[in-house]
Amino acid sequence: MSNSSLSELPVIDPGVAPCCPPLTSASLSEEDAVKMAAMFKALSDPVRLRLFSRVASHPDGEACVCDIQDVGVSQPTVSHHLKKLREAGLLASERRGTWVYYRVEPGVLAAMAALLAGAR
Amino acid sequence: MSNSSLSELPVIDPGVAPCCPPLTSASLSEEDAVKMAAMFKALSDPVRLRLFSRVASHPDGEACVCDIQDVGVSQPTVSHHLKKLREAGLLASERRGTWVYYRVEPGVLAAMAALLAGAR
DNA sequence: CGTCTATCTTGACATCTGTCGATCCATGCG
DNA sequence: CGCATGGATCGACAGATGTCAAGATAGACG
Repeated sequence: MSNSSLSELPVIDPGVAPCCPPLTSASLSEEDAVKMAAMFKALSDPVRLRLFSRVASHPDGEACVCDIQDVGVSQPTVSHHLKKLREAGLLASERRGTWVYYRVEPGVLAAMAALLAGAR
Repeated sequence: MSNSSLSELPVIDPGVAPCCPPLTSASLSEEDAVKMAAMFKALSDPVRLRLFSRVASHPDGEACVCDIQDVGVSQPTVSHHLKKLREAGLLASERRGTWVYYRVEPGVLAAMAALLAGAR
């Protein structure tokens, strides 16, 4: 996995256009359920959710690992979780010099929000 | 698209309504992360997500187990997943005579959607 | 080149999770 | 009461997951 550039990832293709209609309006197909469940799973760990929120709320839209890695677990564990978020298509990473920067993959949040929208 | 729920206030507040600001505007506290991660985790399994969507999209707002249990796994497994969704506060169940009906716990979907809102 | 720092990868381990068969409980019916 | 049916619980088991220590890689800098 000598992946030349950390920024090219499409393990999961963010065909994250409108994936599916809201949960309240139609039941999911098995295929869509697998796709969306993978995204929810990426956010289903407190450490991962915090890492993601730190990236998402960072002023410049991107955050260096060094800025967000203080979440109470070891550095390898942080790296492991960031990798999971990358593989799920939620984050993209790019190395610039000494540091690696993460940013939220556009569209994914919108797809998830759309699925949950329409709550009464 | 549903107009903002400003005019419709959930009567029953399961304690999850105004959990946290959107992920894009502030980073989560550890406490909030644990709470929200538990909800995402409940939806992080394809079978569970399908069961949930079947309940959420059911005409009357509730569904009998007998109506939704055809998702490709055994009956005990369905029951197991419904229990998880109950424990996560996403579904409520009620027995009426022979059958047990599940409905979406109000407010929870809105809380999750709010967390993901603001995506660009 | 050597070394320092930032980050990722590997390997190991305990725990959690999804699944099923078997069994149990509750309700309705004859 | 006895039995059938919808649904929950129990026990077991393979596989996934979160975690860390240790080692590997990549760039910066002298």
